[in-house]
Amino acid sequence: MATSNTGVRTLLGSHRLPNPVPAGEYARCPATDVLRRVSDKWTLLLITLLGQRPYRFNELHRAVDGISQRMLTRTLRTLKSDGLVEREVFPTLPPSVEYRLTPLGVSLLEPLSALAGWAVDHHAEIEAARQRRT
Amino acid sequence: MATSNTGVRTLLGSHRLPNPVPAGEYARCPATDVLRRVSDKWTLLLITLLGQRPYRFNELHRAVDGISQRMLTRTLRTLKSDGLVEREVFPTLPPSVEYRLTPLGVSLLEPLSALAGWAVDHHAEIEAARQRRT
DNA sequence: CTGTATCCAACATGATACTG
DNA sequence: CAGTATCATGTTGGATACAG
Repeated sequence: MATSNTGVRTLLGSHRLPNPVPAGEYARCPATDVLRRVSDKWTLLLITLLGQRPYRFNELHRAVDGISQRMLTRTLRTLKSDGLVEREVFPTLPPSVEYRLTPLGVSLLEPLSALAGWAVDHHAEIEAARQRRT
Repeated sequence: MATSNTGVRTLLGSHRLPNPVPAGEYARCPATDVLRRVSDKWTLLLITLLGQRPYRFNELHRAVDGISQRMLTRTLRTLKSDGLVEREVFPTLPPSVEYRLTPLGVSLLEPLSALAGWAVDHHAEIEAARQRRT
């Protein structure tokens, strides 16, 4: 019971899938939900940066070459509303805002790094497969 | 040297990020590449199913409620060209085609399951954070 | 400094019809 | 059975200008 069955709703979380996988359930599958959230263009990089230390808005803007102001704001807002990042405003003049990982965000770092590690270890094989066209 | 520095190109694979993160490098970051590939709408589910046993095309179509023929084909083709899935044609009449995970695909299963497990364990917290609006 | 508002192009996905 | 072709739609992300 270390890993108890949390029910069919978890789908990809368990190793026992119903067959067929119900469309309505899959749409709310936690694993898919989290994976899709975390894999938009800038999220992984921002989480990784914030995993090192807190950053201010423009500091992130400078650190992440190529990100638009719009996407930086949008991505941070999403991370905050998901509870992975917290935002603290210092009422200085001009204002400064600091972003940091929440404990939930920190806990995500480990499985995310594991996947990143797999990617690094096996990217050459994937590249090779892609070369083999078709 | 168990985990040697594979260079700045790996970016998210190491825990030492350059600052600023170069735009051109990030675009080819293995971790981001893999994450984005694996997180499209059906890939995670298909990999999980194929992690249990080989499937035939229409068998997958029946197993995955809601997927269109077009997306099933497209997703399997992408998985194949990335070397995660292999496709075997049996020249019967009518033809039958079997899909199975390659060893590379199998090796992906572990870190992917770990992330899925995190999602299951923490999805309630994410949901709660979302309820708190803003 | 830390954003918001608008507009737009590219891409992902779905619906439907057709094929060897 | 195992696809391909075409068209329609929604979503993502970027450029630019403006604001407290």
